[in-house]
Amino acid sequence: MAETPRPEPRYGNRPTMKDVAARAGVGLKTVSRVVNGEPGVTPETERRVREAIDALGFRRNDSARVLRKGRTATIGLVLEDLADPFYGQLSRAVEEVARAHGTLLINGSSAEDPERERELALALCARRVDGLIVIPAGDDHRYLEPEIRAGVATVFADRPAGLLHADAVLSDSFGGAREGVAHLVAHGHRRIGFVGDRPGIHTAAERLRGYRAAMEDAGLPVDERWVAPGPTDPERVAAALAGMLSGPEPVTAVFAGNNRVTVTAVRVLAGRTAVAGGPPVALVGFDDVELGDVLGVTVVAQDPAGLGRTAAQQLFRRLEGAAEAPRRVVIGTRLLARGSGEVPPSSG
Amino acid sequence: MAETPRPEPRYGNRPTMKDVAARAGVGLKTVSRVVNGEPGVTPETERRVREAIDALGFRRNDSARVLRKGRTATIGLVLEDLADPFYGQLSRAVEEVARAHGTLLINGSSAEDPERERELALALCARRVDGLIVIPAGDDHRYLEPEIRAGVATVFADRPAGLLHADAVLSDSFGGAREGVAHLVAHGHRRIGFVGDRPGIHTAAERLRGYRAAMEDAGLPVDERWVAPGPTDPERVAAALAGMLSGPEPVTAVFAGNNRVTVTAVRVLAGRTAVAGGPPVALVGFDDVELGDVLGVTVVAQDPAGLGRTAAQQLFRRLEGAAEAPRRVVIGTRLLARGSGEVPPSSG
DNA sequence: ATGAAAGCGCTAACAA
DNA sequence: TTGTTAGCGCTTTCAT
Repeated sequence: MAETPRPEPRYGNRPTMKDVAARAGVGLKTVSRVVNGEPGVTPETERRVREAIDALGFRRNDSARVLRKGRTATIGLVLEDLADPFYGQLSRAVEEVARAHGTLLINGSSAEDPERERELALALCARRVDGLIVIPAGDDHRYLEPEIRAGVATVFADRPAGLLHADAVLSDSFGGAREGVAHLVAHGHRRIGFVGDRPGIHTAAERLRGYRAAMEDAGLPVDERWVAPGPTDPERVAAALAGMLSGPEPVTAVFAGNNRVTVTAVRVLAGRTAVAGGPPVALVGFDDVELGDVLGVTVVAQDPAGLGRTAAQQLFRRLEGAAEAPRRVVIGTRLLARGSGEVPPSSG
Repeated sequence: MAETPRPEPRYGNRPTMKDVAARAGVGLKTVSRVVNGEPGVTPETERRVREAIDALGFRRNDSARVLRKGRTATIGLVLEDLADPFYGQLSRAVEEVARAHGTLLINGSSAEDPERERELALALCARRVDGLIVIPAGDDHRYLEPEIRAGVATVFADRPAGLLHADAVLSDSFGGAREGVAHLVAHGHRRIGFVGDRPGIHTAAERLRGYRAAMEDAGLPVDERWVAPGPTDPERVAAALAGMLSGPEPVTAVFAGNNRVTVTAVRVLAGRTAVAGGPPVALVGFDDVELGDVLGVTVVAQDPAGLGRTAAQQLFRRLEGAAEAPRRVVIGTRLLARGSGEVPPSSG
């Protein structure tokens, strides 16, 4: 039984603290002290250890450290689609807060699929992220109960948790939509369409509710042919718009329920007016879009970065031990009048 | 029957395989078999184990597993800014490839700061990511040499590595810019400005080189007052544009070196024409922008998703053992003529 | 089919 | 100031 053999080089044959210790002629713990900047090492010893570290190309294995310390200094963010600028901004804001806390962020896109959301969230839990921010795709989050009980701090963002009492940071979808539709009413519109996301999505339902409230506030009837919740792919949105813009009593204004709907609506309405010479249709969108200012698109702007920052701050508050009851933070929206929402109705 | 005492609850008191084994009345290894779907467990035993798992809310600790197995099933992506739609799309494409390989992705934004890029990349190495995709902020990547030697597969995307021989997946910045500027020349422009990113950035330098090549191809002189590389913040870009659009011999067309420059240029030029009633200025931008089609912005489009997908595929090829020499893949660009690049020069 | 023991690379607790 | 020992929770190996 000679020296310990290393039959299976792991991590592509990386040196360990033990290797560094052997090379520097010191004990394992001394290396650990140097690597972690702990006190109690003479400058001369430290020098030798550092020399060995450089010579060997040693880098501490955080997996082992995590196993011992019980904290990964990592949080997870489950969102819908990182390629959507809204979530990109939100994620970036979360990252900044995490960075300020010496923490890394693992993102995962659910692609709006509840099963994929669940898989992702649980995979992150298996990696023992310290905390989790979830932008729900599904509406039943009881699968997270054991995780939360086991100590994974969890904050929901953009949409609340389903069947679970947990922290949530949301935009004021109801109020924002109500304000946006009221804006159209104030400019003389009486037949206003609503194109939004699938009604199973909390924010979509809230915005639809805001639309109905504004119409009712104004004493205006809602023809159900004007209301088109559903997927936000361009084809569906274009078809929905075509439907409510045709017939004997077409809408004179449209409220778009999110940024993707708005983008498609801008395309469709611009095409109608330019190519077909149709009458201009007023448009207000929920959520801002890039170059919306240049295009003159009136929107109810959310603050994606604020949403992400607030959610992350709440998460770290929990990680630092805050034990108050779950709370819901609602972030206000701002109506930005840029032209498209101030077009008067084109006909009786 | 005394319960197993757990003096120091880690991970917020999570049950371990040992706990599950005790509760199910089986050995530790049997639990491991069930959890990992290994054969050699009778259905009855498996049932009891699963029961214990559910009752306890057990979830395997992947940190411990990683320590033993040597693979984290995680890759890292260091990019510039996740809030930039270009990188959002790139990251999303990387994520999809990773997902197909059962791998998670950790993103980090360098904010175009070389030191922060280095910190991030090394932090990811300390967590023993299996591989790394880096979009360089700095121009010296020798700090990654020990990591690569130790087995961290590394692929550079969007920009090549500095002072390091490694895989890289790039857009054809030189060719794309040359084509875009030639397009302006073909529409009669002779005084063409260039507003791009800082020349230290490889892609920015390449695009500037493409601009000069196209001018030379056409036998046109370049007045250095028309060339404005630098930071891409709106103020700098607006000032640069103002400079080259004034004076006795103003430019009649502008080539914008990336999406942020293009967005600002669209704003500035739209404002000039609308408010000041100035003559229209032609514009071609490198990289597409959202709603660029509606606005009629002519661009040289890159394929950010293709860039990310290709880089990720190359990374997994390496992880699966491909040992060929480092290779460079160049992805072509496409000129999308939409109006702004086809405006003729407004005056002699 | 099942389980006991060793050990992955590190840190905490305690000796020297 | 420095080193030794015992795990963290899991997989691997080898016995039963």
